[in-house]
Amino acid sequence: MKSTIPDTGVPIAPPAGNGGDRQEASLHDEILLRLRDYVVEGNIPNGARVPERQLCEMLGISRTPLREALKVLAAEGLIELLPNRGARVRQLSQRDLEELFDVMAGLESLAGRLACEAITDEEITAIEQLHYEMYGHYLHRDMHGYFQVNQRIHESIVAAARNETLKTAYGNFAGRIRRVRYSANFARKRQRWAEAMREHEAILDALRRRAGSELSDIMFQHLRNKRTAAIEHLTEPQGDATASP
Amino acid sequence: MKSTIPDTGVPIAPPAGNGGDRQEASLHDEILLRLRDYVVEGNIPNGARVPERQLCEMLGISRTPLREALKVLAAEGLIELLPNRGARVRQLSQRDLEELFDVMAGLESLAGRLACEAITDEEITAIEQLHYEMYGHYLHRDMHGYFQVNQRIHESIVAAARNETLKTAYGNFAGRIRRVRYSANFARKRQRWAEAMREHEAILDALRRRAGSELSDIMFQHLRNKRTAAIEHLTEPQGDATASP
DNA sequence: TTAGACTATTTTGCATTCATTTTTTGTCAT
DNA sequence: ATGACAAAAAATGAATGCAAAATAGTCTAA
Repeated sequence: MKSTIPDTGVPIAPPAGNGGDRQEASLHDEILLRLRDYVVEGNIPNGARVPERQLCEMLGISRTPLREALKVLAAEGLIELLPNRGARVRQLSQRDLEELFDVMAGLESLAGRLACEAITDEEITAIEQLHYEMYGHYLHRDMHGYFQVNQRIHESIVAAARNETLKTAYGNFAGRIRRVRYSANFARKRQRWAEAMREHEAILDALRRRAGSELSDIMFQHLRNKRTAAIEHLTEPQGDATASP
Repeated sequence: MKSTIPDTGVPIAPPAGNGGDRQEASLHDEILLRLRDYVVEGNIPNGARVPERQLCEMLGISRTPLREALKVLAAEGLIELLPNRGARVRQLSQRDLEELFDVMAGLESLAGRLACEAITDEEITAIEQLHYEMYGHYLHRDMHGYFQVNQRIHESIVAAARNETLKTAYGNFAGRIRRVRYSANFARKRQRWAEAMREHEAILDALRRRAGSELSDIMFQHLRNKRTAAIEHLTEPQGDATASP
């Protein structure tokens, strides 16, 4: 349909040294960040209404900038805006989660591939450090510490990909998933946990060899397995207390 | 009541690429769609200011809903909002383009992998049809037709991935790139063109065999090569009629 | 003539206001 | 007591108003 785009004749060559203007610190962005964190951190129950008035008071602003922020959050997929019925925290169906995990898998897969092109020995060493640290948590059954370091490892790989666009998108999708507490009974699934450790070793190995294509595969599978474990947890969530509002 | 929007001549796009699954028809969403298309179609020169007032008149609305839409477009990366200095169509540096292409490569790579898990024989047949159609365009040196069909092939693969989240993200990034005219002298690079055809054959082959991991690799490489060709074009734009049609 | 400074106009950011729509509340009849 | 209906209250979507900032424009001085 829109393939017939009238050519405007605007020259394509970029004005070379466009050393991007870095302005920031607008009040509106401040609101956006705070609100996004507020939602991602899970301060609002799943599917609950997000009353504008209340948030306005909480943030000490009028409705206009708040509503702008809400539109953005809706575009990001964190909340949904029902016409005339206000904003609700987006309720993720199981299918939504599966899709999100798969997209994350794709992004991490890409990150691994790109990382192999540009990662330095020092960065690999740093990741190895994290890996051993994580192994320690694993041995001590310290799930919280484990997940924390695990996340840092994945973020390090994304960072090594040298792609800000990817990094941003990754952060966005990660935020969407973060609302969901799925790590809870990971501790009980010792088998999956051990498997994850082995996968991480394979990741490190491929990273050391800069085997991009291979790492890409491994990362995808790793995330796929994570997805399976997470969904399993959700479908049989018998008794444990991480569903913290 | 300002509910009647004067038609400005800007075509209201159908629920385009947006992974539409929700009920909407809010006036604001309408504005968002129109404005997004307006920008993606390249109606505003690169880096040019986008005066609110003017757009308001063009769309026949007040500034409030327009500004909301602008915030969203900024979040999508199509425009940038300079504090107190209004909105500009985002100027993509060469690095930005490289990053975007790589992210697209990652998404298509993922799409290929997922497609292999779920694609039906009928869908493959349809893609084969498109492939032959595209081959015809190739033989006739019909670049426009070629690109059109090429895009439909890629979209078909994304659709076959059965992942609305991926589809939406894909559409988003595709929109960002679409502003850039890079296809122009592709016709002259006969070598690259032929190469692209071969890659597409490899894609089809892997798809038929449902070789997900393999297809993932091929798709990434295919997009990587596309990126190289595109960037090459941008860096050496020595006089050719990119603005001809 | 040009550079600089000062003023006027425009533009932006946010608050406030207004008209609907939705939701709640209150009353009444069955 | 329960359900239905109506009115009140609240919330939402959009327009307008206003102060601050930026841009354009003009005038002066070197």
